[in-house]
Amino acid sequence: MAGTNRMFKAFADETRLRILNLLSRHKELCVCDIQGILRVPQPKVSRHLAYLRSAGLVAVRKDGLWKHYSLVAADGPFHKGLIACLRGCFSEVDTLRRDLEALDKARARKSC
Amino acid sequence: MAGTNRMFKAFADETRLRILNLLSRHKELCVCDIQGILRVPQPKVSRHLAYLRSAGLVAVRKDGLWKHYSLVAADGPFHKGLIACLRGCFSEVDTLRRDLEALDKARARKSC
DNA sequence: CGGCCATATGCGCCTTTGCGAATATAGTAG
DNA sequence: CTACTATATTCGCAAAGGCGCATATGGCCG
Repeated sequence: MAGTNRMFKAFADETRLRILNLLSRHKELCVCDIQGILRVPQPKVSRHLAYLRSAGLVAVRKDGLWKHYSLVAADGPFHKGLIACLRGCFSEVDTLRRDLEALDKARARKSC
Repeated sequence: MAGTNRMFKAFADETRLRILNLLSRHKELCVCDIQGILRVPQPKVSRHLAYLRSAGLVAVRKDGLWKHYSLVAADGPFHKGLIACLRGCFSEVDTLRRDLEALDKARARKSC
């Protein structure tokens, strides 16, 4: 049961949902990108990313001083389904839509 | 954000997930049915059902002494997606599959 | 009426979770 | 080496959540 439950819990927090939402749009993001777009303190972003990593939802790629986070490719139908829910979320939740706009803007004027 | 978050939280508990799983298979169940199939104390079932109701996931139909619970028809793409996840869950989680078997058996020898 | 049934709720306890603030790590540059 | 940068972690705390147990509600039957 553990895995499934941990994934649902991962989605059951606003900050984590916002992070997942960003990653579902932009393949790779570093901590400072996320921090700048969501306007939340850096330790908060790091902690939630650690949670998402332990839930098997995101992966890290080290690049010198930076760490780039990305969504893990969904394997089972359950994981796939959850990721699909992200799309439904951002089309229904204002905060998530605004985050994506902020992401696009940040991407336009270059990243981190 | 509230609604989305509350639905995810509703899925992020083993007992609630098991209840939703049962309801996804059998249209209507009363509290004592669920209690008997999941083998959990009755107050626990009631409390989680109340949670699911407040999250907009289940509805109640009163029938004399009994209350029959059922899944609410999913309205948005997000809600639909979450319900679809239930299918992925039960095919990956042993507990849920066993619960469905117990449900079928209980249904065979009649309900509540 | 009184007693029983299915369900709901209140209470106290304990665990988990999220937070801000400070601090630690680790890589880079000068 | 020092200074700086990006990220991670620790700590103490407050709030939320889940539990068992006991009790309350509300409808049925004799």
